Amino acid sequence: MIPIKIDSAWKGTSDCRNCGIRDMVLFADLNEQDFGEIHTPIDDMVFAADAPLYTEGETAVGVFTLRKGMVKLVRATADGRERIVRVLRPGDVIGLEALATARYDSEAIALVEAHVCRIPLSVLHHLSSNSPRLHKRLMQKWQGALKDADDWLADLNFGSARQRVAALALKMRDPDQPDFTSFFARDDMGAMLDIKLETVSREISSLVRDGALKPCDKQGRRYEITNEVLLQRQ
Amino acid sequence: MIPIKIDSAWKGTSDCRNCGIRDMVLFADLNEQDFGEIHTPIDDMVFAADAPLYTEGETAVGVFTLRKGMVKLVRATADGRERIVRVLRPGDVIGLEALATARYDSEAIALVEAHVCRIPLSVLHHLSSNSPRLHKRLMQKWQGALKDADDWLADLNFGSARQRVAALALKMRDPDQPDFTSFFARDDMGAMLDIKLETVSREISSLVRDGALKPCDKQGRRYEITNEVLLQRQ
DNA sequence: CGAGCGCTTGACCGGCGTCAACACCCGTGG
DNA sequence: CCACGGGTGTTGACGCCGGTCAAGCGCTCG
Repeated sequence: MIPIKIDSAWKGTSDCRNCGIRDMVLFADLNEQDFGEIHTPIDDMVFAADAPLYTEGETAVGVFTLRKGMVKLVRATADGRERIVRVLRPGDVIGLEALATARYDSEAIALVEAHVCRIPLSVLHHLSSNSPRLHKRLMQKWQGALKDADDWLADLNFGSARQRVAALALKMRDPDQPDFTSFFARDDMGAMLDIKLETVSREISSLVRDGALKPCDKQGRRYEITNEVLLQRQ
Repeated sequence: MIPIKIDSAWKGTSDCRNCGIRDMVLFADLNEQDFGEIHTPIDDMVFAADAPLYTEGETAVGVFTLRKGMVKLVRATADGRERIVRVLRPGDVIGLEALATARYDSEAIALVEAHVCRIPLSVLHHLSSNSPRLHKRLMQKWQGALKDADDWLADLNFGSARQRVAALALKMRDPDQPDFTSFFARDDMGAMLDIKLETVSREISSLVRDGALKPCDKQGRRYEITNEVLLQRQ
């Protein structure tokens, strides 16, 4: 048994008022008074690629906000295989369910190095009843998570292998550079799309041959979208 | 074009205090004071099978609680086919997303005659900030919906056609009579599991032949689970 | 009693899974 | 600096599951 390298680091306490992505996250429209009500420090953390943020059923310490990187939500299926139910990206909240049950419903694993801040449950419970601004934001985050989940099912787990890979390419576009998209290890992509890794590889190669994608690196993680329309109508 | 029969009926105003399934729903632990804060009547409604409760993108009037029957949540996919993302059952809340956006993210259609009550958005907005009891319930409903969505993806849209049909049979067990389960029109089942209706039919027949299921009616809607273990390890 | 719809079953074929070989990248150690 | 080896991605051959097309059957309802 090879020991799993747990690789996470505490980077200090967050300064939420001056957070670079504050407008995307839970604390977007808190006022000075709201911030004054935060009595427990919010930790700034970094997780290495493949490091778990938490595991399924674990008792929750807090809820995470993803500032940089990507995180996969993994569930154990009945027959023991790994199923990736969603991939979270900057601005997303990780482990919202802990607010209702104090436990996590799935396992969260960093896909690449992930920068997060961890907000203690107590802070959120207190603020959600005392700040209508946070209350509203929280509702929006719940709605966003549910919509993401449904989208993931409707868009990525539907139709032929080619359609699924094309849909994933479109979903994983870089928000800042919409012509570029991020892929993952082929077996992870297989677990997202419910197809085998060889099929993933074949369909990517096929889309590259057809001029829809162009590889940007030699590891097969980053591609340029050279024909968006072609991808959309797969 | 065959006109769609809109078939819904208003059955009066709900008496939430004496609701038969109150312990399952949003108003479970409201007190007398909370009820006093409800200034808009809550409508009691019945929708016929195949009638839509609302459509995708529609401006929301309120949120529904399902008291009896089943409702499917349908999304349009990129290529125009129908995809069923979830089936809701008694106690579930329908259209929660309206609380955040005042619009519905999918279409809701009654699978069989459905009895619901419609709670106006204003009532929920008011109570969720004034009653910690509703606030907590609401959080639980969000968490439940998200878990359902992820479960649906992980359990039902994974593996072989046989596994999917078996998983659906187990998920649709009758809560009161766990040995019985409900199926749907074969094309609806196909849209839930992302397989074709002929394949659904074949796999059901096969499970019946193998002694895992036994048909209870001649329409193929109700089956007895005669070998639970066999279903689980498909 | 007949028409029509939905469920079932069969035959055939294509897409995807399986197994295997190979290429390539990268880290390690000589 | 190069040789080596493991891990990961790609590609090929082949077989099977499930999609497609079609026919037949049994309900239900007019």
